[in-house]
Amino acid sequence: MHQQLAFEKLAAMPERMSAKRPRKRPTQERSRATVDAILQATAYILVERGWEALTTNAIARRAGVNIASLYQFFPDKQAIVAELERRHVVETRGKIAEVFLRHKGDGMEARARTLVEAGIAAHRVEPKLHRIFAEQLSRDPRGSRDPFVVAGAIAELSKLGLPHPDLSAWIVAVVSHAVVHDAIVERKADVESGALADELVWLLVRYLKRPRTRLQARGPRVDM
Amino acid sequence: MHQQLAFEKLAAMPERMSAKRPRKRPTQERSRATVDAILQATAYILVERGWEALTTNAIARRAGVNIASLYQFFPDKQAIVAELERRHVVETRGKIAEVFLRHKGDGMEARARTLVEAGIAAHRVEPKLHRIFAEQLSRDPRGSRDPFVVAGAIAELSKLGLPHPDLSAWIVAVVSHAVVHDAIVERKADVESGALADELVWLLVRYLKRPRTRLQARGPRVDM
Amino acid sequence: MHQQLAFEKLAAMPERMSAKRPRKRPTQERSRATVDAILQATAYILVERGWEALTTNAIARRAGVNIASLYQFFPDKQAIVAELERRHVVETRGKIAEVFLRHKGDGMEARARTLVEAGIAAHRVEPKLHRIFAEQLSRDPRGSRDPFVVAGAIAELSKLGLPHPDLSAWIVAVVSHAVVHDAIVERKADVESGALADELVWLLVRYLKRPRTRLQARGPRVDM
Amino acid sequence: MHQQLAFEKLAAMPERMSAKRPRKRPTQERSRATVDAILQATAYILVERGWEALTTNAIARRAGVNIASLYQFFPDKQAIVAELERRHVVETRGKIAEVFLRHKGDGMEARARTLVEAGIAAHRVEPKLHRIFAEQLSRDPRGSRDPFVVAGAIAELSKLGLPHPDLSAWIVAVVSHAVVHDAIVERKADVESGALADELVWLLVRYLKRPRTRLQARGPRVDM
DNA sequence: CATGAATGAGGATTCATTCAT
DNA sequence: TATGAATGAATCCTCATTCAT
Repeated sequence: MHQQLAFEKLAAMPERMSAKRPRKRPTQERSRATVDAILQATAYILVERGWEALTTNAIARRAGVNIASLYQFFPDKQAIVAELERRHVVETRGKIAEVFLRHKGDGMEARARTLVEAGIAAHRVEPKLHRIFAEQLSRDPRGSRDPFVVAGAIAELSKLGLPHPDLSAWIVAVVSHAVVHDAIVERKADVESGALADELVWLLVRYLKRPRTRLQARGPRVDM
Repeated sequence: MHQQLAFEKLAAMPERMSAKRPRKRPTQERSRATVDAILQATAYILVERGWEALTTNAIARRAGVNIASLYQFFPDKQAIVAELERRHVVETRGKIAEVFLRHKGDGMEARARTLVEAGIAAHRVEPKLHRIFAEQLSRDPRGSRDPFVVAGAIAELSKLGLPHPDLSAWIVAVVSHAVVHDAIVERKADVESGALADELVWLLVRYLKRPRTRLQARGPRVDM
Repeated sequence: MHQQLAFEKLAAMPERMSAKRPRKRPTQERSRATVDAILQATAYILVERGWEALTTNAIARRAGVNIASLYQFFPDKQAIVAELERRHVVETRGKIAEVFLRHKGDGMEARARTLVEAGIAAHRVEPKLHRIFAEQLSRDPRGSRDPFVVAGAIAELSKLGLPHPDLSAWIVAVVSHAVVHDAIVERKADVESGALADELVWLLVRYLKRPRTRLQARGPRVDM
Repeated sequence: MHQQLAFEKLAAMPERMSAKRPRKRPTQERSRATVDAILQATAYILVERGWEALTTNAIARRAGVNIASLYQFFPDKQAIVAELERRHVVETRGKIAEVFLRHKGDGMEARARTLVEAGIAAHRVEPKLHRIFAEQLSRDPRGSRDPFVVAGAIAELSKLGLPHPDLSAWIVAVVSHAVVHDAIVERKADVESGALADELVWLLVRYLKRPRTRLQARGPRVDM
């Protein structure tokens, strides 16, 4: 059932967001309100009814704005979505920066925890909207992992001991992102309780910190 | 024999969307050919040109079938996609089953390896199509992790030692799926060389097999 | 006053007719009727209300055809106009051919008369439509003189005696076309009475047949 | 002194739309600059991009004038075009007047040459703009021949000898206009060299000056 | 059954013009 | 007065789906 819906919505998903910029900078108070209304309406429709329902007319109607006004500020539909996303990314990055500023400690665990908590903070901004954009980017998944590329930093720490440092950095990014991304929606309680962060930190640290005695080779025997 | 059980459940798992079954059972040879042509055309368009280009007329044209004939076999567009997906899932499950049938050994590592390799095998079937459907399902991510729910089986083994067994099972599923899913596209070489599987197995085992001496609590001290 | 109207209509005139062909060949009787209805409606609107009023919706409405049907046979508006023009040109050429087939005699006068009468015949086909298309072509005036390029034939006859044979051929074409084209609308009576043809033939012959005794030079003294 | 009369009439011809002119005001300087900018922008767009691109917003943007200001000087789009045309006509007439003032001689050839050269001078003013307006007027072709109606003057001279004096006057106007109009674009070299004028004068004179010995009747035998 | 034709409902976008500060 | 913002009415065109032969 929801699948049908999901399909319907996906069908309307734009192939790629051709990062179009707004057409006109709103200079007056009045028009800034209009632009905001447009973006809010867009977010609302996207979240509540999905891509399928996101028509310029619907946006204008919900924003209480004339359709032509909408086109005075945005060259086309994509530009609206692009701007919404841009603002979302800015907010998200802000949250991440905050966490990093508060960061204390230098051990691998401390870093992992910072990373995980930054990720969670970022995903908390507007989880539903985030999810919508993530879907859209899933064609080029790297895009949606932006906040986690930092992850490489952790991996670097132990490069020496890792058999495939590059691959490991990639795995750290993918894993962190996937877990946080899905948990925000599916594991709210665990996110709030901190259990999720604990587990994820544990996972990362255990993955990266390997017993010195053995190098992993093909078909590794995993011993403790 | 957890895996076996898991596998059987998997095989018996009811197909979603059975409501949107084809309108008509293709009893004749020719009908079956027509249906196949339609589904192939659908897959082709989806893969080569995306959801946006998937119009019923395009499908009919590419399939060399009259648009009205198409509607004789499928009640609507969704049904076509649903059937294509159904077939894809069946094939995928077949691959998974194969791996599980070949499975040897009972240790946690062996099970993890089986799981990972099953996942990789499944993703190899038709990676592009798989990705398309995964996008579609990403709204309810559980859907796309079907092949990995089995993962719980591994976690169950060590339930006793884990502080959040349920959460851990979930994490195993999410992590396995995400890594395999993205690696198929982004890390082809590592997938082929086996390095990816090795790393992922290592990650899972290390995550699950914990030193008995300490229970993880909030803000765990991670020791080796 | 009429100027305003003319302006309005011109504003809607398509920049250039990108000679698009129909999208689909109507194979059944029914659809041929549809296509004809569309073209007739187009001609009607063009003649009665001008370019301004020529919208695809108006065409469909007047043709008693669904707008989508229209687009099943023509890829866009231009294609409709192009097809209408194509048919008009075919008809026109037919008329010209008829006259040439009936043509008798070899002297310059005979040829001039044939030319003039062919032109008149051509312009009689659907004078208003012709005018509409001529306007459209006036950006590249050569286009609208097609039926008269033949005119060169006359000029060739006396090439030897003419100071600027090439220019003269061009003048003959321009003059013949302009006179006939405008007369059809502005001088109906003279066209019907034959006076126009007589005068034009006279003009052409007198222009081309020059007294041998003198060559024209710059600032020619024209004597009789 | 027919030409003189004709010229005087021409010069005195009332300008259309003079009613829409703003009256003198303290702010006149600036207003005039604005109006000029608007008209220049209009001409520019018309010439460079055609009617289709001529939108009020485009005009305002190119003129560096606010769209609302534009509507303070002109009641609507048509008025802008009308004013531009009015100014163009005024300029054109000026050029014609100049030629007529320089005119010497009374023979038919002299008059014909004056006419032709006046026409060429007029068409040289702003050929592209001229063409644009001519297209617009081609619906009622008389409009575009204004500068040549004077031509009747020549025909009048020889009324006695012509079988269809009125028709002949019309033909002279049509022919002169068409040849000059098209030559400006298609025969630049011949226009510059003077060959075109020579040929056209020759054509007109030969057309009008007929051998006394015979009256043209229907189906005239054209002798030299 | 197969096929060409038909269709209603809507979607993105533009334009001439007016409002309100 | 000058300016940014606003607007209603159109326009071209597409799509999923059904009809009629």
